Amino acid sequence: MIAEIIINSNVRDINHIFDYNVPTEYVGIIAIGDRVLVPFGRKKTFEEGFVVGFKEKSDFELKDIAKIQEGFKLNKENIELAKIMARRYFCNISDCIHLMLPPGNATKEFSKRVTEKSQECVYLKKEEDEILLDIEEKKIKSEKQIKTLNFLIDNNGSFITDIEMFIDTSRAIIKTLEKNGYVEIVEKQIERNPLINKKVEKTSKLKLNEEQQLAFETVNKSIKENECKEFLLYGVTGSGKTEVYLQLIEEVLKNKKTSIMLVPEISLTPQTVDRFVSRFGSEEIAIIHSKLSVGERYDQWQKINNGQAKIIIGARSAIFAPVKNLGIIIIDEEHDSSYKSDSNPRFNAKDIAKYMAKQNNVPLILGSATPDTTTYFKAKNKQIELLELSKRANNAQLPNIEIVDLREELAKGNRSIISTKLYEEIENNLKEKKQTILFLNRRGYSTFVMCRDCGFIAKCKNCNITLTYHSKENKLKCHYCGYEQKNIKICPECKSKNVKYFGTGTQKLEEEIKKIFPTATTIRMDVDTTTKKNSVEEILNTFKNENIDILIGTQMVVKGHHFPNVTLVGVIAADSSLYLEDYRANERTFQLLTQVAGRAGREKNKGKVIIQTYNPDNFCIECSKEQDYEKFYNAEIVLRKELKYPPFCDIIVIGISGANENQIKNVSNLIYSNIVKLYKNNFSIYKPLPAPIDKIKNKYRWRIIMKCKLDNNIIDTINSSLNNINNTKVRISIDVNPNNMM
DNA sequence: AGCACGCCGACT
DNA sequence: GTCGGCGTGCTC
Repeated sequence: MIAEIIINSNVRDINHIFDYNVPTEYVGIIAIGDRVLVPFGRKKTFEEGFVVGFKEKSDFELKDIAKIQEGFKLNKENIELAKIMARRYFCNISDCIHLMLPPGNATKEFSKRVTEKSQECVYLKKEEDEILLDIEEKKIKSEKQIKTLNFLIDNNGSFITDIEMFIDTSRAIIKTLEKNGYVEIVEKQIERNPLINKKVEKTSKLKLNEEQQLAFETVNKSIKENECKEFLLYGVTGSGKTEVYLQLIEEVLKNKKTSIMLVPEISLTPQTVDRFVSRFGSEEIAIIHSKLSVGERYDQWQKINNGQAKIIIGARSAIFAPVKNLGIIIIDEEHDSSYKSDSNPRFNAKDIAKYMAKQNNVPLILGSATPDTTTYFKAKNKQIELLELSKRANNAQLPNIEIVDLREELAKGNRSIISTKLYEEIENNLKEKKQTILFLNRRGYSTFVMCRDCGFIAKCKNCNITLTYHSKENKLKCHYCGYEQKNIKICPECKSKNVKYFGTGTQKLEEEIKKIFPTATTIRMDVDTTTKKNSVEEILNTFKNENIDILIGTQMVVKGHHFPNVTLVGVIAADSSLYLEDYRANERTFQLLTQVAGRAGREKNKGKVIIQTYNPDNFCIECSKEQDYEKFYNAEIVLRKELKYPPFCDIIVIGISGANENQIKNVSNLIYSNIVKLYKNNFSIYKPLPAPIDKIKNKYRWRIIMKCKLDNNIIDTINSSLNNINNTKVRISIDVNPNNMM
């Protein structure tokens, strides 16, 4: 018996199936999805792999499988999906498999190696640090190792075969350390329930309005009939989409089935979770998102795997949770870009959800107030059933939206970033003790630093990017690679002292606001203030509970939270997302502005929104003023058709990067000519060119852009165009309809 | 990624 | 002679 094995490695050359002999003792036991250890090449240690198939004959001289690993096992369906994903997203099968494994096992920094010599030795390996835990002697060698161990304990994960074994091992080590007087370690209380602090009142069903009821019944019919059907729940802000989800989930629960609800990473806030916990209790809910520690994530994963959790709320990777008896998949805010991964595997959770819905014969609901243009196009063409919620629940009113033309402000001589109109409104709000949110999609202090005399612009050493000035640390930072340097006062080129800051980030905005309104209290929320766990929650709570006057922030402030006392939202520069070299720029701007507007006056107080822009005539800004999605869509879809953008075409970006620009250029040209040679059908491909940001972290970046429908033919063409590329110093990444075109 | 092989220059 | 530097190529 011969097993087909995928070696657990992210090297392109070995990303294919290897045949191994199954030793007689494993015949009849071994199954697809098993994790195995196999001898590989000349390596002294075993390599980990996954069984993906069986066969009777092989052209190679085969080695034996060394061991079948205990613990969690994947199934045939997992392997099948991983294979499909690897082909479709141009990545390794093993990377796809990792998405489905228990947390901790999937982290690459850590790996477990059982050496041939001694099964007693376990290596906990973290980059260069290696702790050799000799189970016999229970000895730890150095301070550095103790530090590493503490790190491991902090993360409560990443280990051996399962978490129990890790905890047992850690405890044993801790005891030994204490006994030998190495260090004093206070054993940490392992309390890892992210829902532990939820003390929420039980709520019951709300009465649905006519539209909600219709939507509910339509989907419920599919639930009852085990029908795979895709729905778009298109409902304006505040129309009660969540209540429809809740009641559908309740129906699924009645059938003893499990629901998956995906939400954008950033809106997976306590407020969202509360709503579900208060309806269903925390017992049956599992949550998955990136801010959980490995240990917490493991527990949530376990809760799903053992069938206790019947409702899974999570960010995009939650679609791979080990759900046993799937009943429905809901994707809330389906237009959100976080459903698409922009690192390998570059999957789109919406595609995966669709696949899973089909496999399990369950309905898939996509919900949004501003649907993705592609989704709405499909709904219009009856590929997706459209369910519409046009009425705002509890009669909340649309906010008043006003556009301020910044060109006129300049002409009037106002050089400040706050227009007269916005100034008046903020002042008024302060008087009335109402709260304000100011939105600016750019962090840091200023966007670039330039010498007024010679035109020198401070750039990152490693990337072709201007450095951003951060006033708090008085440093210039690169937002791409994290490079930092001291602020410059004197131009390094011409020694002039006339070095000035240009552009405005959230830090500068906060400073300006404090200058203009000295008595106002402010709080800032952006990547720089929210690195710590729970910090988003803390900032939002402070803003709400301490009645801070003004919240200043980036993207983060616009998603899903509501504050009853916020009546004014100011958009400092609506244009910032408009001129990105991106086919989705219009869509993004419209969605962002609509969402921002949704933050103002969700309750009885009628809200006001001030949008500052240099392009008041731009159609997406106009449409957002009128809050008219339909109008926006109708204009946008015409553009998309003309310019051959999704949904009419797919944009395939083949990125080639590496330290040697000549090599990059050669490889790019080779791939390009391969594709042109291989592919016969009509399609557009552009010659290799440097990317808009042509250097990041000292790696040069080139790319080939193709516009065509991503069908089997083109997938095969691209995959085989890489066959004769064996320069290991050149990295190739392929992204279809990427979030970021830079 | 490892790891060995092999070709060439430098050194006892 | 033979040690070692690194470019090349394979791993069932």
